[in-house]
Amino acid sequence: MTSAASRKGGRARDERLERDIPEATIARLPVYLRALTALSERDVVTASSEELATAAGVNSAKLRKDLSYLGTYGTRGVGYDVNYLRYQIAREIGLTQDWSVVIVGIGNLGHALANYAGFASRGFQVAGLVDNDPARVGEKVGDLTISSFDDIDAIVSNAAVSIGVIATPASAAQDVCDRLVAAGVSSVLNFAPAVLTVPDYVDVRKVDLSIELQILAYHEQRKANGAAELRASLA
Amino acid sequence: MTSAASRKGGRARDERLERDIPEATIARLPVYLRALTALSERDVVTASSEELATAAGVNSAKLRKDLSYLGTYGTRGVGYDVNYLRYQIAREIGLTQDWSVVIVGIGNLGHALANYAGFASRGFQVAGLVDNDPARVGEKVGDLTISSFDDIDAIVSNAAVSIGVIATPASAAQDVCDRLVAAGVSSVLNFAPAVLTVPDYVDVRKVDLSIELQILAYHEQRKANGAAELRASLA
DNA sequence: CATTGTGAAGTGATTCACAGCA
DNA sequence: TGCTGTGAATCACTTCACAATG
Repeated sequence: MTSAASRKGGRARDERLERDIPEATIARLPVYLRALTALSERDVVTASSEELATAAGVNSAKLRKDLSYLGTYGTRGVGYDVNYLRYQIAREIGLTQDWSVVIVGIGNLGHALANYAGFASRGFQVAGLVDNDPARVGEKVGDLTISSFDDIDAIVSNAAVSIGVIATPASAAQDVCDRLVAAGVSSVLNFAPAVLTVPDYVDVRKVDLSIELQILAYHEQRKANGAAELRASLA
Repeated sequence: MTSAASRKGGRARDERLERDIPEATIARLPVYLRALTALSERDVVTASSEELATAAGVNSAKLRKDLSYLGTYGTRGVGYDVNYLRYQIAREIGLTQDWSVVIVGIGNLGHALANYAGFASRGFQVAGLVDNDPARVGEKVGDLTISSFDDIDAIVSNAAVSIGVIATPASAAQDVCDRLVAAGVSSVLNFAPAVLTVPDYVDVRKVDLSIELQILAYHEQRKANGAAELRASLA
């Protein structure tokens, strides 16, 4: 999905073995990181794959396989050093550096995102808020001021923003996305219910609230049907 | 993941062939539905798998395979009738009926969710807003009033709520989840950065904003490293 | 004859099960 | 001895490629 595909070995750097980590594993690393942080806060020094897996909500075989893509950070017969592993995962994900993000579309959701504490605490700094509506430009949200659409370029280049968050209505999403990409953003988190077209080198991830509910509805319906069928077969 | 597993044939109902649709397909049905709705609004009557796939952001083979799990709703040489297919997918997902949801935790995100138009338009009705903070109870959000924690049972049973949305801090999430389940909810959409433990019959889906950003950060880092490596190898 | 529907092949992710090591 | 790290087996999803057909 993300254009991880290519990467014809630029002459595999000897020791730095440039592992190719499966996408599914990458998606779980942040979960492991969170579990490790929780353990660390409870002053747990060492954890087995079983304990870690439970804390992260996966099974231990999967966790061990996932970690094996990063390197061999465990100790046989003992487990993993919580803080050491935590650092290694953070480094792998790229959280040992700070990332600047810009949020476009400061409606209800944009407000919530701008105030979301979970960003700052993980090294994501909101470098700018942008909205199309002149009535909103100038408004304060936390300690940031909403800028106009036309300031996107300045914000992105001044703060070295590489990640853009789109929280506009669907109708504006593609246009906003094009502008972000033109300004130099190369990763996009899209909350608008729209399919975005981007150049190959840009990564897009989508979060769609109503899709999640629809998936749940499907399963609810099946449960209900199953129950009804069961009742019928008993009658 | 979702407990779709079991279902030992309750005596396969002859014609109603009770297809077992892959989870990955189910997750895309809402996307197809959205694309079809957009086409329908532009008065497009018929669409080929190629056109539909483009609108949905997938390839046509995948779209055809997905649709084949639902039944044979296309016409060879022609394509799909937009409105007919739209109805069939809506029915399959369970959107021909209404669903009641309750939202717990009315902070920034809870507010945004309570006001989110995309719910109502797809048959999801917000039957109640609940918050733990006495200062917030009684507050109006749209045309709903925030209720106290203790009203969860009444809300769930009065409105036949089957889906609960958790938008609380992580520390409260498991407790809230337990109460929702005790009240009769059997699907949960969890926005709190916490792993939830639920009985088998309950489905949980998770949306985690900071995880999405972390996945993007990983890919950003790789792009940056790749570029640096390339520069180095040229030097 | 353009386009669907689908077996078969291909790819990727998960789970098993155990050898290897602290 | 207890737990990690990992090949091999399995399972799930995607893509290919083409026969079936309105």
